[in-house]
Parts: sequence; structure tokens; C-alpha cells
Amino acid sequence: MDVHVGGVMAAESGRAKRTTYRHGDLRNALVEAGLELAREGGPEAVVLRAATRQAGVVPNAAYRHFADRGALLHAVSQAAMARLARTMEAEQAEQAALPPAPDAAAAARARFRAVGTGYLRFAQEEPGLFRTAFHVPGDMTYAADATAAGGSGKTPFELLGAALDGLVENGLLPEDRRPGAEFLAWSAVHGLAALLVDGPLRGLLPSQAHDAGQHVIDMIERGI
Amino acid sequence: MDVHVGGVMAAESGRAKRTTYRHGDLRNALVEAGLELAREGGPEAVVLRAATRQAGVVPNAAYRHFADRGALLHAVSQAAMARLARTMEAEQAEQAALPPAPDAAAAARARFRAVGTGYLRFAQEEPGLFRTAFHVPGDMTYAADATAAGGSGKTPFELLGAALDGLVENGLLPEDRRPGAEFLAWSAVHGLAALLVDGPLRGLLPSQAHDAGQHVIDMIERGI
DNA sequence: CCCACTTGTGGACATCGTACACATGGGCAG
DNA sequence: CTGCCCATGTGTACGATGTCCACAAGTGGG
Repeated sequence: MDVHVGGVMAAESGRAKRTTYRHGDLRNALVEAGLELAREGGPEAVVLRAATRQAGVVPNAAYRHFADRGALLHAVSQAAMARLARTMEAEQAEQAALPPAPDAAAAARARFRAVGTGYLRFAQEEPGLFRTAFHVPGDMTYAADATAAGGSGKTPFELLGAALDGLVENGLLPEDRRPGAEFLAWSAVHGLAALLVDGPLRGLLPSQAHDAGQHVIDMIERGI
Repeated sequence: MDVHVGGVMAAESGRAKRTTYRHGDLRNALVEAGLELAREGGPEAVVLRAATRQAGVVPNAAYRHFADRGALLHAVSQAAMARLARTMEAEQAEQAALPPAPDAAAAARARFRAVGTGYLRFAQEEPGLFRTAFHVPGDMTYAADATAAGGSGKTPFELLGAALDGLVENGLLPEDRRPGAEFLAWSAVHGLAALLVDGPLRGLLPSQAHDAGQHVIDMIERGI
């Protein structure tokens, strides 16, 4: 998993000094720095020179690993998407552990709701990363990219699909309603997330936001 | 309505030369130029120097009318929001003119659906302006701002609220479901718009996008 | 008629992305 | 073990952007 890393010494400011000429893991270091920048400030805060500075390297060194700033931003975006996937998975695990032993249908329903709840939680807790994850430059089918997957190897989109399949298997969703259902559910949840992150619902208290999320998921269950 | 405008002469490139020392309507000219930039390229394409260039003025002149680039972008964003409102109003007018003479309930329902359809049409036809309209810097309650209103004096958010009131008046929506309903509807439609504009649904054919929109609005009517 | 206030100009600076030539040294061929 | 190659990091430079400051030019009110 881990790569050979050149000796690194902390320095005065954010800059990292290193003893070896080679960095050893620059690409990862740049993505990591980019994530930190994106966390506070969103995609536009992912500045190439700032990332290289934090990695203790000259700006141009980035070009050995990324074609341009856009490529770096894209890598950061994928990493942010992976974090979203992990948050969703964590929410599912948490929900599954809570109630003693519900029937299979209730479990499938809980898994479905956890997908949306986790999505919304990530949007609130990490608005910068959320916006970065969905900052799509040019044309893209990122949802299928493995670099956007979480611990289970599934991307956010795939997690949603699996949860919907679970609803069908347990008779909670008619089979003829299944096709295209991910886009209905995703639209509603993503829309609320957008309104919470940088729309008129920004600044809602976490509890209020949670309630709003449950309402939206209620609507999805009724209307899907 | 129109202000005194200094004589303006077309020049070689996008630059506009003028005969008078004063421009006469720089603020509007800058917003107009900003809209053009935003149309192709979204919010990040609203570059202060480019806007002043198109207005035939030196970059610093913008600072007589806007505190900084952010203020200009905000004005452009409000203007884009107003255009969204106009598109929604146009969609409502068109729908109202189509069928011969439906009953009041059907009309209310059509008005409601037109809100969403117009919203989605604008997102597809003017993705750059759509993204700019929802590019909200800092904290903001733009939905209530009059500069974001369309021809009827209503902002997009207010148009939605009025349509929902219409549903209640005609018994199509239980009164106890009314509170907060705008956020449910808005979330779903806005989410689809986001997926269409720069998400995985980008590049959908207009007809496919229209169908997806109708499906989402169906879901809202069922689940609201 | 004249002066003050608004609006546009000119020049300067820090920062950013990026191109091109050059330095370095790690690892593989022999 | 030795020497060279090329991946990786450095230096220098350029154009573009946002923004600051001092200055110029009209314009309209007294």
C-alpha cells in the first residue's frame, strides 16, 4: 500500500522540507494537499501552487504527475467522491447496527434511507469536499470510475442502485418502477444537498437539515 | 427605462470604442457583458477584465460600480436568476394557452408543472447562466431579492410558492402538506437540473431530458 | 462661471497557470 | 561494481488576472 517516501522535515509555515531530492510520493501528497484546500474553500481553492507549496516542492513539479491544474482538480474530485461513498457506507453500517433485529424488508428500507441520509450528512459536514466532488470539468462519466469508490468498492451511484434493488427484492418497490428510479431518488437528494450547501437553505441547523432530509426521503418513498 | 448613453462606436475586436469620456451606463454594460461571458463558460468565465474590455473601458473603471469581482459576479448572478424567472413565466403562459378550456383544477396543475418544466428547460438551454444563477458566494438570501424577479415581479422561488398555493386552493394538495412543500419540489427539480447541467446526465438529448423532467415532476406530485 | 465630486485612466504589484531548458540522482544493463 | 538513461524535481520566464494608488477629465450645482 505505502510507497517509498523521501525523508520529510517539518518547517516554519505549511511548507514541508525534505532531505531527499526525490519526494517519493508526490502525486499522493498533491492530492492530499488538494483535499485539504478543497475542504475549506471548495474546488476553486484547489490552487496548483498552494498544493505544491504544502508538499514542499516547486510548482512545476506537479506537471510530472498531472497534465495541468484541471487534472489535479479532477483527481481531488475523485478522492472527495470516494469520501462521500465512505460516509454513505458508514451511515448504512450505523443504521444496520441500531435496531435489534428487524425483518428483511425493514432492513432493506433502512439501507435505502441510509444512502440518502449519508449523502446529505456528507454535504453538510464537508460542504467544500461535496462541492468539489461534483465539480465536473468537461464531459465525464465519473460515477463509474473505480477511483470514486469507497471501502466496499462501490461508488455513490452504485450504492444507490444496490439499495434500490434491495427495495425491489423485498417487494417495497414494484419492478416496473425500478428502471430509472436512481435518477428520481438521486435528483431529489442531490437537489436538497445543493440547496443546503450553497442555496437558500444554507445555515440551517444540523437538526433542521436532518429533518428536511427525512422529509425529502419520505417524498421519494411515496413518489418513486 | 433607458439611461443617457455616451456615443459608442464599434471597433475591430470585441472592444467598443466611445466618443464621450463618460460611458453613461457602465454598470449595465458590465452586467450585460458578464451575462454574455457567463452564458458560455459559467460563473468562472465572468472575468472582470474581459467585461471591461467588452465595454470599451479600462479594468479599474469597474471599481466605480462594483466593490470587486465578486460584486460584479453577484449582479450577473441576479440577472441570470431573473432570466430563469422569465423562462418559467413563459412556460406557464405557453401551457395555459395550449388546451382549449380545462377546469380550474387542471389549470392549477398545469401551472405547477410548468414551473418545473420551465426551470428544467432553462437549465438545458442556458447551462452557463443556470450555473451562474446558483453560484452563491458567501451567505445569501437571494431568493427574496427583487433583482432576481422576472416580468411578473416574482422570483423563481415565489413562482413555485404561488403554484403550490394554487394546488391547495383546488384541492390537489392537502393543506397540512403545504408547509415546506416548496423545498421538496425544489429539491427534486433542482437536483435533476444539476445532474443534467454538469452531472452524469449531461449530454442527454433534449427529448430525453424532457421525459426525465416529466418523470421527476410525476414523482413530486405523488410524493409531495 | 467655477469648483467639487463622480467617473474613467495609467501604472504598478502580487499571484496564478504554464512553457522551456536544465539539474539530479536512482536503478538497471553490462 | 560501474556508468549511463530517463523519470523526477528546479529555475527562469511570460502572459493573464484581481486590485491598489495617484491622477485626469469632464459635468453639474452653487
